[in-house]
Amino acid sequence: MSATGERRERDRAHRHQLIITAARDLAETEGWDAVTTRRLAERVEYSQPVLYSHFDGKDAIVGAVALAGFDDLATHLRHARQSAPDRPLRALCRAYLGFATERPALYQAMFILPTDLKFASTETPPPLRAAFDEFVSCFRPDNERRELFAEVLWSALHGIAVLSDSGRIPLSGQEQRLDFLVDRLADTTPPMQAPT
Amino acid sequence: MSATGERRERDRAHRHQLIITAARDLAETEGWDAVTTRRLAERVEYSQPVLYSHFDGKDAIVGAVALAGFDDLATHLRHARQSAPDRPLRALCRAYLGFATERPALYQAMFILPTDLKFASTETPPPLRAAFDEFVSCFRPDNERRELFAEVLWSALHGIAVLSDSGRIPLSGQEQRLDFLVDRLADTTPPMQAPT
DNA sequence: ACAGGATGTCTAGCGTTGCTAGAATGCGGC
DNA sequence: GCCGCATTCTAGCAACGCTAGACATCCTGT
Repeated sequence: MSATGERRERDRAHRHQLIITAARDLAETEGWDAVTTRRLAERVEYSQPVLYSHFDGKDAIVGAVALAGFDDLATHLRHARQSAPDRPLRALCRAYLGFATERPALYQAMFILPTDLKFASTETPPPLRAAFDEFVSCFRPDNERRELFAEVLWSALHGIAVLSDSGRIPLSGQEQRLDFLVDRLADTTPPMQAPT
Repeated sequence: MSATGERRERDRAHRHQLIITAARDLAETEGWDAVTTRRLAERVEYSQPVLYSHFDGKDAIVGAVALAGFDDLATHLRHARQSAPDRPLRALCRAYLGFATERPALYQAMFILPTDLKFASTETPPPLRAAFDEFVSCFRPDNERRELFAEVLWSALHGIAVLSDSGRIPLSGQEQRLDFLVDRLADTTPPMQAPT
């Protein structure tokens, strides 16, 4: 491959990223409804068909934004967990809800809008796996069901995030809900399986 | 009011309901993307503008479907709870997840698609309140925080429902997740507040 | 019974959407 | 310098939610 060919490839990759960040910025300032192919093309200062030479369609662009979001989320959760070694679970939960409320558009792309991303399979992109592993890391390695714990914890947090974001539960009791959830889902205490 | 006027009013109410059920059926068989004003008008055998004489717009139609869905959900949950008096919480959770997986389109209208429904306020429609009260009823009346419990339980179930529906967590472990959740969130045991 | 008015319904069309075919442009290699 | 290929743009399609104005229908008052 020639040198100029490499440069063109770099430019192309750069523009690829430009489209993704432009879509994210536009969504975060004006909502995903405002992210049309025309407005997005105008933002990156190219015509519409250029978008389709980089992505299969609008959904694929949203998916790319979501994928990048999982990288953000994973590092966000990791930092929170590591900065509070004594109570990693609580710190992670708080960070998760913070991420969802502070970046609602990005969160929507990741969890609500239709996307082609493959979850929980062999072809799951690494950023998704990394984010999920942050949840798993909140439980003790000797807990054989920590993946299950992580799934339920994640689900509960997602439910709280999305229901409060859409106004279906009030924002006022958020802190108490978080406290309650952490209390109930932590595995810090030994099994103590009550026979009931 | 004249007799014929009453008849016209009845016809109108009948058609109102016809639009709602047509929208729901179309969504349940082909998904909400297929519910366009044109196709819906064709289904009810009227022209498009008729829809707008009954509803403010497409979102309002979705909202009407959602509102009717809350009636369905409330009775569904109540029956499940009453048919298993010994373990109402578990029965309700199972029924909730069953509702979400068996009627995904209706569930989407209720919880995911944009809607004008007012939740958790003084003007909350009775069906919504009734459905939520089913959650509250799973906890003991002397539990001062049963509303909080209900909110978190609902959120967790919603999270599980939506994440598994969109393939973000596998369907395989659903039963175990449900068991785990019920175990952790039940208030059957007395306070036993551990000081930690 | 019949004209006039109000009510209800439809046809036709506007602006916008995601997406694409074919023309026009510009670059690299000989 | 010129040809050939890749890239980019202009222009347009079908479908979307929604609405204005024409048309038809029914009720009412004389």
